[in-house]
Amino acid sequence: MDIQIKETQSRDIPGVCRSCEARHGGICSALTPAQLAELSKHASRRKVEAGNEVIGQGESITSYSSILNGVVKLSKVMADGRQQIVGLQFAPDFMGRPFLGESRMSAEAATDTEICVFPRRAIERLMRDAPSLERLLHNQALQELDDARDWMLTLGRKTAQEKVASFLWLIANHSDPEVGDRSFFDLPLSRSDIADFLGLTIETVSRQMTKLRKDGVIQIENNRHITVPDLERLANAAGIDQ
Amino acid sequence: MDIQIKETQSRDIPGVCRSCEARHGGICSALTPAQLAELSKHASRRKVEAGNEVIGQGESITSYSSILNGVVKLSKVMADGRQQIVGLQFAPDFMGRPFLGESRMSAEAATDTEICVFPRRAIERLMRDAPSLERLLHNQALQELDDARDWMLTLGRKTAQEKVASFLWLIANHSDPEVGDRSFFDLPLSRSDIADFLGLTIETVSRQMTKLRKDGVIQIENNRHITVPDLERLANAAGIDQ
DNA sequence: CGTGGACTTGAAATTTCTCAAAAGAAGTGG
DNA sequence: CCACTTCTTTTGAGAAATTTCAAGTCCACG
Repeated sequence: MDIQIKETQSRDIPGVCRSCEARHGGICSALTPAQLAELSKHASRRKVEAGNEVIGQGESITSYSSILNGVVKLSKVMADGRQQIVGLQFAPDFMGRPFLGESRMSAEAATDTEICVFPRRAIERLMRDAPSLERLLHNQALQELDDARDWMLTLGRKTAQEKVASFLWLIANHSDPEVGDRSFFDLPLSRSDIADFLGLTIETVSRQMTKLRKDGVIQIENNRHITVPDLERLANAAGIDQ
Repeated sequence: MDIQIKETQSRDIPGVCRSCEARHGGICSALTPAQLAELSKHASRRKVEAGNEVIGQGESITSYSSILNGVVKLSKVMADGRQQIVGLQFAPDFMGRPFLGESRMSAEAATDTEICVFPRRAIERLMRDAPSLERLLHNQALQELDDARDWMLTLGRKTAQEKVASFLWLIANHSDPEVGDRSFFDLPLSRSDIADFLGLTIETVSRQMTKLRKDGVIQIENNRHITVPDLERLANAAGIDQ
């Protein structure tokens, strides 16, 4: 019986989706097999190399997408070139701004990334027909709003030291491998991106990383690989409660 | 015939709502007369004086509300007391965080404010039954997310001068009276609140206000009343494109 | 007319940035 | 496998912006 159910599901799930990393948790998890089948007809998988743009600030929105793996940075640029990263997106996040014709920021792959691209129309039709999809997107928007506001506190009120620790804390919490209080991960961003995320210069980021290393809060190998021996010490350094 | 329609509507619209400032544009605009009638049974109007809290950081959410008039500030506090205002809400915004048990920030009346309070259950039931309500709240969440991300650029990358000008620009754009390029309004926030919104100290805010005044970008009367003779000059000072 | 609160102004201290140079990685072609 | 180049990161020192601390002013209110 178990087997029979699996076979039935298997027949219902489109081939391309069957092995998809984002099928559970992403927007596809909010669809019925029939809806998923219909959507998958218009979907296409795309690789985006680190540094390549998915969509530019001010460009018109013709498609939405799901992140299958990798990290995408969302950023805003001022006329004179000053830049601020306003969010990071991880799998299985949905990317795109519903109900608006053009993008208010650019989305660029921070690491090599794979995304599943959907035509704008297909998503908008589904959003009308599947309340569970709208619910999921609404929830994601609220979660991103919470994250954005947390980051506003970081940008407005924390010291450079706390900012860098907050960034490491954020990445640590999006990286699975974690044993007890210990955690290790690769940074998805360069020093320059980290600076743009924290509202600092790369020199200040570098100095604060060095300081955290000398204080024993983190270990650094190869610039990008970080080990955190004690997550609570990192939280303290980040000015995070408890 | 025109009259007849009006009478019909009039009969359908609950008495308390008939004269409500927020009935158009707020969440009530997304409801059918029957839904509105049902909701109004559980709704209550409440005055909140400037400085009073509507909900505190970490408190459990037992109700949602609509702003009828006035300005509410949303803020986060760190353990050591550092504070950051993460958003301002104006009529007819909806206040509250759907799908979450407790508030991640405090909401406090910046000016004398009136709100219409709804029990949590009533809103959550309606959100299931009225897709147009969920759509409206989803839209507001996305708009707030856009605003939050715009503000992240302000917090992370602008100078003190640009920050203060950006704040004045924000308030100017939420105040109607505006003739040609000229605009005037009362600030809904004290210098101390402005500082907490901009990630500055009150002294820096004060100095930058003085500088904008001496440069002729704004006029100040009675500390709180601002006149902007030329909105474009203000936009320039705020580092806003065009 | 004095008091309290909000705001402004001044001067010194501190943090962060800027500019400059050095040190490490990573890739290239001989 | 070794120079060679390039790009990223680190480090240092002085400059600039913002904060801190300390008065001082303004205004509403009793």
